[in-house]
Amino acid sequence: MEPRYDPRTVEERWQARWAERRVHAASADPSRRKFYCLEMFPYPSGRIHMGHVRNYTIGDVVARQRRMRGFNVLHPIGWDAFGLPAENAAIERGIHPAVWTRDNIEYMRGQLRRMGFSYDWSRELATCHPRYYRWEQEFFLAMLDRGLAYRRTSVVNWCARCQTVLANEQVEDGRCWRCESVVGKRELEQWFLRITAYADELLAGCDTLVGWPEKVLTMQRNWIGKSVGTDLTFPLADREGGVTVFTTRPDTVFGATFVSVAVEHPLVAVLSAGTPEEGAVAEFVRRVRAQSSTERAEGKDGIFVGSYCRNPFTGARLPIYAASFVLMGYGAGAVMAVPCHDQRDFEFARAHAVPMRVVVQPEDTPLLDPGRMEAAYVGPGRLVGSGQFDGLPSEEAKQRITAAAEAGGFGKATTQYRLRDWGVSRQRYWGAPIPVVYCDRCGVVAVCRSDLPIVLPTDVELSGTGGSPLAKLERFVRTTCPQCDGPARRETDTFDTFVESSWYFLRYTSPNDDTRPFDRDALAYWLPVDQYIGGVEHAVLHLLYARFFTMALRDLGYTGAPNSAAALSEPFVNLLTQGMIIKDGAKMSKSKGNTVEPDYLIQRYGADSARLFSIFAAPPERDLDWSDQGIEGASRFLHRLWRIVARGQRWLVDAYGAGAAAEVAGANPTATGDGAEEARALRRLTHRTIARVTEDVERRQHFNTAIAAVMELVNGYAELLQEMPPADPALRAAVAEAVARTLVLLAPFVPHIASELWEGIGGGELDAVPWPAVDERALAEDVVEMVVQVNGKVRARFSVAPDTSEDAVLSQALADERVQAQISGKPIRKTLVVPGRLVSIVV
RNA sequence: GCGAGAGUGGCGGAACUGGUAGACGCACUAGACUUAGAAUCUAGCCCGCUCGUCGGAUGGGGGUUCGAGUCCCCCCUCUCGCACCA
Repeated sequence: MEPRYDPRTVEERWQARWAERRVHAASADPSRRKFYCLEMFPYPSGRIHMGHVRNYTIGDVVARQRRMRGFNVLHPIGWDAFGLPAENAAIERGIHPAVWTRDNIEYMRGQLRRMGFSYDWSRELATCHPRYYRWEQEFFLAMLDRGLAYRRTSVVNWCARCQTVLANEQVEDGRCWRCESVVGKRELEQWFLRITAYADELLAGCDTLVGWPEKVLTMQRNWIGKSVGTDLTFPLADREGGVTVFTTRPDTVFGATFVSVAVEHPLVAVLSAGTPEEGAVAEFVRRVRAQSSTERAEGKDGIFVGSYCRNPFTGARLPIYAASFVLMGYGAGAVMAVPCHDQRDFEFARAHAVPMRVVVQPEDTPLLDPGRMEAAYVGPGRLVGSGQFDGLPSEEAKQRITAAAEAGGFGKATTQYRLRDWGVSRQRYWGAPIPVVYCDRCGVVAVCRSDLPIVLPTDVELSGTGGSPLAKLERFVRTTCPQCDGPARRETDTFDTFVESSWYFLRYTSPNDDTRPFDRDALAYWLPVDQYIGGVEHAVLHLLYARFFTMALRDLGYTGAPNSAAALSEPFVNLLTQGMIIKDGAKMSKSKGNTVEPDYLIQRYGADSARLFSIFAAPPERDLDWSDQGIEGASRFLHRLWRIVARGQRWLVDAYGAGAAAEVAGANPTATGDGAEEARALRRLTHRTIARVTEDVERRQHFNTAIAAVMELVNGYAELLQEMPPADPALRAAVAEAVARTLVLLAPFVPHIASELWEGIGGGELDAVPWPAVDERALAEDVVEMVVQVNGKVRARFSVAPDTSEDAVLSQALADERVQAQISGKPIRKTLVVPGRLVSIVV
């Protein structure tokens, strides 16, 4: 063994060996316990960044540790390879997206290998490959058959300069993220996936995902936004028809004094026609419709449309307003306004001098008076001024009033969701083609499954303007109708890239099967994912879409286990969302110019140091402050470990390789000899460390404290290795054991150096070594330190044998002169002994 | 505004079930080795003073308890998410 640690030679050697022997390849084996460890796959942007290093190191620690625990571990990697940056590169630098993507994947694959991640490379996939996306096209056709995919017009963000649709996240402060021109709205025919059909299951599932962070579940629940309420129809005054509103507070209907409708509501034009307000209303509608959603949110504008409706319960004439804050896309696009019991209505009523009626009185507080209220009362109470419903508590009133409306034919109980169906059409080139054609005679026609995949053509011109490049490619567009054989045009939109990432974790179980999307046996064996790890930025979209796909594919019959009733509904059992990397007080990013290049770290310090730092600096879910000194410290620890082990190598080989087990057994608590006590102390430390690291890695997932524990262990025996082997055989064995356990415990974190040193001390192949077990006997304490508190303050300490009786401990505490000084003759009011910890005395 | 999380030395962070606050690491200081430096090793390193097994200290204030970083109440600050969702 070299006296000096050279990360590069060590890491290259082990990486070559892992690749050559395929030690991390997994295959389904029903006789073994499985563990599916997955990190969110990367977008091949060109280079891995520190966020990847952290994410994938966390995953690799888990995967390697579970392997040592005897699990059959699936730890795959792949590429989320479709997306806009590839197209931008093509436009800016003239490189074809396919070439750009392929080159990036090749480079990044090398980087991941140089980090020593234990992936099963035989399962690597890239979503831009037809072998992958053909199945996605098939799923879409199946969804189309079941009505889970459909087409409708919708309003989209449109950049006139770029001639393209923008996703919401590509609109920054109302401007295009690329050309900074103001983003407009446009109506387009788009494909949608009916995720709303699963709203209830997605919501209910949140309660079963006990292995997910509460924060993520809360975000998902809010996003789904289930809201139980009532649709009520207010008849129009002076004409036929009515305006339907959605409310969660039917109990307050007697207090409604006006109705507000969205400016997009079809009734606005009808109701204002022929009234003196007509011109002003049209102007108002024009103004509000031109506003961005943020502008709308800031103003709380409204205008009387010139007509009235009637409260269906009281018959009162209520003015109808068009208001900027009412959303056409939610509920009925109209709301009944109850100023006394809704804060927004309260403010609006004050501003427009609309009357106010109190219809819910809180219990045990002074009666509400509309003229003196400073804010709406939104809490529960008993109904007043509500006719036959007076006196009812508000919850019961909701039921009764809804029932009355249903009986009267002007209302019904309904449930609203904030969740919208998922628009998956993108007017983009670098994505999976949507497999439908448009026939003049037959309309929208699905492509035959036998014609799949619809391959994305590569011979395209990418200019960056003028809409989808595919639309200009006649060879692609012109086709025949699968139904009538007449001329037809292909769909030229491609799928949102979130579609690919919604099922890749399923495909990893049989990535090379070209006859079917999934091998059902493999899927049944490996799924669900036991540990999923990724950035919290995907808390809603990706994770919700992936859950939806899992449910939909189940119902389409793709994932049901053969001969098993156990259907896969939730893909990820445990979720770990890691924090961001922070440098100089800001998120590490290219645009901030505060990045650290993983390549530089690997070259300068080695992959193990980079891994160690990213694990040690903070617990995984927290943000990690980058520190140049921090990685130095990680590197220093590994150099030190190497020196310590190298120094004792010769005798460690003898002690461990020859008959370590027997000798360690000889170092049990009953051993005698000059070094026996020291040996027992070291064994206690060794086994306490094993227990701590096991707990930290498996249950708490606080890898930073696991590393701290190992460092303490090394500090605990470093001095003993300064000189040549300890004379005492028990101590010698204990040191050998401590060193050996150190290397095994470090193996998941810094696998290269751990493997090299392990081989150096004669341990053989570290990959075959199981996770160490705790020797309970070694944990037994010779003495425990007790502290003595007098009136809550620590006043003395002393050591006793762990089995000392409480009485004996107490009298020893009382005998202590410092304790006596504190008591100073005052009567003792109370004493308390916590065995093994402390004595508390109150005077 | 609503929801979630966080606030502990010069810094990153420990303290898991209420029981010795500051593990581990970084930075810093002194010493050893060295012609010198780097590296390494040893020691010190929350604040204060009358230097003691002294007093104070976990954002601020109150409470429960023999005992509170940890539990309860009020307040402040920061981060993230949602943001007129009827």
